[in-house]
Amino acid sequence: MPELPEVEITRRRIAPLLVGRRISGVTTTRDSYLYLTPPAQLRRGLEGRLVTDLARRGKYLVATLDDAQRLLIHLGMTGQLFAETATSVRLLSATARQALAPEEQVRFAPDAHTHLQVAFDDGGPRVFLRDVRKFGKLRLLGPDEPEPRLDRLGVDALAVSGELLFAVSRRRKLAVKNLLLDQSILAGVGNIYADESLFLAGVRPTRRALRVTRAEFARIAEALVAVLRRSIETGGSSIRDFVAPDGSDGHYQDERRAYGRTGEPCLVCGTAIVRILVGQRGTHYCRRCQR
DNA sequence: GTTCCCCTGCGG
DNA sequence: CCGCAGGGGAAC
Repeated sequence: MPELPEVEITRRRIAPLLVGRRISGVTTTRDSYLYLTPPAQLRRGLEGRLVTDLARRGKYLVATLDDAQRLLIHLGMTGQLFAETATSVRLLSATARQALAPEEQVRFAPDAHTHLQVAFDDGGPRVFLRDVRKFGKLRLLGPDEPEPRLDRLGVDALAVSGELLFAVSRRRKLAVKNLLLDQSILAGVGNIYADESLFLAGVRPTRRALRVTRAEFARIAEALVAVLRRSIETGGSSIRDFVAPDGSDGHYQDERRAYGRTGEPCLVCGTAIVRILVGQRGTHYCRRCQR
């Protein structure tokens, strides 16, 4: 679910509820591959620690603790990190949702998908991590313990340049969209913002990377940064699951030009947006505007 | 390079 | 019932 803008919004809004607070208790669910660190070890390592920093690397969040451990968090497709005080129907199961009157607010109760509950010694609001599909990841790193997932990451997508993309794309036969999705090249781009930036740049997602010109990569890089910045400004994309830690929705979905607009008219030329598969991912583009 | 898998829920 | 979903990693 979350790409760079959603992870950045999550970071900004959950940081005040983590940084400077001391963890008094941690509850986990049963072991699964969500836990790169076994839950019991995670609880032992976190309890009693003060959180000193929360940073973003690509789509990862990294919380630093006062004993120099780091907690690595990846939200996968359906991960939600939020405060106990948040109110949003996106935090409820469909059945719980249906039981609600239209404008009713209900307090979230940790459910089977709430894999992490963190309480603090100040007695204030707890922080929850919910992840229905469990594609997310949690790992507690010892001081200076290496983490290949982080070491592999390329340049943050907000800092991309056309020259960089042009340089790494020579001799690469893959579709240009898949180049943008490669986290070892660009950290933070996912399916929505890949489609959106290629639309704005007028480049077809299936074009082989080595056939994309320097000028086109300049446009792609410019579009990508603009789209990511604008999405952060508007609170990210709340299409299915994404909800900010305070319970609010993002609004970038209202500004989408390609992603998920299959059959709808291109906002530039009116041609119906088509959906194809590129590397197993749904891909949306305008066959007239994007060549 | 593709292909398949991890897992759960929703909407057609 | 089937296909689909803001991700990523391992196996052909």
